[in-house]
Amino acid sequence: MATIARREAKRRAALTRERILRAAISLADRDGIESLSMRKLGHKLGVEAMSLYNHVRNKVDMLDGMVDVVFGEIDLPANGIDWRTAMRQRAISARQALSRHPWAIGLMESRATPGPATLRHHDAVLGSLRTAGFSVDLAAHAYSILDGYTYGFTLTELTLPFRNSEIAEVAGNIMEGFRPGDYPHLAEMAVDRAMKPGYNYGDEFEYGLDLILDGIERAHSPARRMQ
Amino acid sequence: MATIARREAKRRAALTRERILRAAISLADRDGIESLSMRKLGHKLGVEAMSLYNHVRNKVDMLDGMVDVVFGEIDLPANGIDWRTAMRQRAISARQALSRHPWAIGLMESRATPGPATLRHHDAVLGSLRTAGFSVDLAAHAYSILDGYTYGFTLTELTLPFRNSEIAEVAGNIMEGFRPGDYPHLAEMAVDRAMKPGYNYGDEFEYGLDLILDGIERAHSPARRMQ
DNA sequence: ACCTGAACACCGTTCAAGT
DNA sequence: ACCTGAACACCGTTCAAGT
Repeated sequence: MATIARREAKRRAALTRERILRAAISLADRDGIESLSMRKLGHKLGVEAMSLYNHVRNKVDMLDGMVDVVFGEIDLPANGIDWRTAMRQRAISARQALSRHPWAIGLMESRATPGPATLRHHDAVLGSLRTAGFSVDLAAHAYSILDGYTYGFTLTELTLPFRNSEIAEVAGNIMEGFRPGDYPHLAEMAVDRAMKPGYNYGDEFEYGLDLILDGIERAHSPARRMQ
Repeated sequence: MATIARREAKRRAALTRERILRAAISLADRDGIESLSMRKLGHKLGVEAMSLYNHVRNKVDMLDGMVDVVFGEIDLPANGIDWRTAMRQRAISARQALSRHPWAIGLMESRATPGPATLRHHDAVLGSLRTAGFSVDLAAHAYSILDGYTYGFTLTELTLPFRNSEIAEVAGNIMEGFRPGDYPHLAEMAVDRAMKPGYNYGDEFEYGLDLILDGIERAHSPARRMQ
């Protein structure tokens, strides 16, 4: 009977690269990337680890594929809306996708070969800026700043010693454990902001995003600056 | 004789957490973080892997320590200079430190417990801004943007499919391999910029940094804006 | 107090063998 | 064409034993 069940499971969904990537992503989301092994992944898919190698070159190739899937989840800039709205939406969408899959940003560092979804995304963003009349140079500047800020903010957010939920723990971390006055400005920041009810570090993201968009707008159309 | 050599090597430098972290960093710099193992590290230090556990709680603790050493390499903002120069210098210094140790930025994602050098650094940056008259809120905004941009830019730079050296390879990657017109804007960018002699993506960093510093300055002293 | 050898429970990956 | 079992060369970490 076990055999029949196995066979049915197999017929229900044949092993494909696509299915492997989805399963790997959901394992990484749940348990963290460092505990993702080919053996556990095989087990989740009802298959021996070695079967995965028929659809994936090796683990590095699989990790490349996973990162590319995450990039595919980022909204492409919509057509026909102004560049500022398009860039704002895509930055927010990128932060959401990277937050859903926190391991992705740590993996980017070692990924040298971008996948098709990643390339398509970059191409669409550059296209949106060029269509809006940005020079090649200014489009490169703008993309570089926006991308850098978006990734970096998300990375910082993940690194934060406090998650938004446990405010009491913040107090614990910052105020106790150290000699009082060791880190006075961090302490001040914690008391004044992080410990206030309703505090959410994520809110900081749009402040910085708008400051950067202001700067880009100024560089793009200096004539209309400070209108 | 081998015994005598071993014993001398041992007397020359006793095993300490400090020495272990330095050796681990230099191995990671040379061979990449994914090939850093306790066994190889022990071998480099002329010791069995298990000896390391007398000075380091476990591998995660060691990785925490390595990241903190990298943070310690970032210049603290100097006293007595204006905030803008101080912030500019520290951003440039941070990018340099993270470029020297490319694995560090990929490791940050999973580090929940910042070390003393990291905390001291954050405290000094906030202190510099507060001394310059920034409100707690604006100091938080400013730090969040500058930090995010600095990490994110460095991460993007590491991820780039082309390293500055091999311009011919860029052409290969972007132009060949894909159907022509698949990624037209990436192709345009490659031809117009990346393939030009003397191109260096790193130059982009200061453009964005100054744009952000302009924005912060405007928020800090709106009276003197666009002076 | 520090170092070690053997051992345990894992890894990624290969390869020949099965269907 | 796809899956598997056994095997290889690794891992991080523990623990009792040495000095």
